[in-house]
Amino acid sequence: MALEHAILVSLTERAGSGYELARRFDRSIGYFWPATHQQIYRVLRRMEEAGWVKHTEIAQEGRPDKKIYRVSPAGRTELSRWLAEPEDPAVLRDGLGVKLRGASLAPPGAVLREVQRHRAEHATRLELYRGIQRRDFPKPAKLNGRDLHQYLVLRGGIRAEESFVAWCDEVIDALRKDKS
Amino acid sequence: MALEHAILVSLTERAGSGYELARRFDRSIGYFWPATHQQIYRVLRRMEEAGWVKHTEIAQEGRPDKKIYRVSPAGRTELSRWLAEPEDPAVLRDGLGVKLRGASLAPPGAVLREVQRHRAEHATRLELYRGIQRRDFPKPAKLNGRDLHQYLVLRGGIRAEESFVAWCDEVIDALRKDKS
DNA sequence: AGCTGCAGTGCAACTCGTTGCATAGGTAAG
DNA sequence: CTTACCTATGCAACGAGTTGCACTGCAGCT
Repeated sequence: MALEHAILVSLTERAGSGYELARRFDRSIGYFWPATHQQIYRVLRRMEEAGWVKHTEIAQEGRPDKKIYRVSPAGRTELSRWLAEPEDPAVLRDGLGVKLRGASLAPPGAVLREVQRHRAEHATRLELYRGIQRRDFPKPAKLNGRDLHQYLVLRGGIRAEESFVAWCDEVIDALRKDKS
Repeated sequence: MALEHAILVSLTERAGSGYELARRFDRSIGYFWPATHQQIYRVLRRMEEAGWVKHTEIAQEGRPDKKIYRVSPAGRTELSRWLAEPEDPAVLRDGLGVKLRGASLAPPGAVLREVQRHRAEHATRLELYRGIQRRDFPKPAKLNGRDLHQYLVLRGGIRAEESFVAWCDEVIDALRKDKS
């Protein structure tokens, strides 16, 4: 599994609390590896038992104390080990494919409407990613190191959403023409 | 969740045993919704309790008896209900993105090699899908109804793999040029 | 004065999915 | 002759992920 490792990557970039990590997962990393605060808290505790991270408690005025987690040397070793280790490619798992396959068993037009809905949501997400690209990476040719890697991950998200939207369009077009 | 519904779709197309379903999931449907025999057996039992499927036991010579499952009227109702119900779009969850983001923390070249490996695997899968397309759907313009739907699902798989391969190429190219 | 939202951590219960193993006889290859 | 794989179903244990809830206190809106 990789939530541990996603957390290690994020904490190596910058130390932070479970809550902050959850925010980061809502924004950047979570676009490619979603996680809730529940999961993150639980995994952080497990990681601390394994010695991969250490926390320091920070008292705050007017709001709850927080625990800032930092990656330990053992955590860095583990991350490096995992990064070099081969992993099975992700499999695609999309309920929309299942619905499409069963479309003739549904009320007329129901699956078409669902595909249109998905198209809209993916188009919105695509616009979000493109906005990030324009704002954060206006000159991609000049990037290197860590910035380049972040840019390339974003490119993956953009490509995936583009391809999804194009597929939805193909499906919508074909379903509309189908008179059977 | 959708494994129940994926099974309903598959069993509506043709009745079959848990084992046969597992084979089908290894082949067609499972390209878009993977499942192991364990999961399938467990879910089939749950579905039978819910009254969505019924089985008849078939004795066989020289091999174990099998249970052929058929979709009941209640199952058809449930399937139709689910098909018309809106569902959240699938989120992308790919460990390779996490590795790429952490590439500068890995041994030099490790992540590049991993991307190349993934590229090869996705290219293989893409060729598999294209082979199915050539064999089973040589004249896509003439398709309608259930065949059309199956074709469109396959198109989704092809598009996803194409886009993945193209992304890997972009990443490989950029990582090679990066001297930092 | 009351509601919503944010920051911060956490428990409990649940579903979903994976892995390893067991049983049993058949067939095919070395 | 033995190893390995195919058909066929299943248990047990675990890990991953989701959902609902609880507590605290501040800030801002209505």
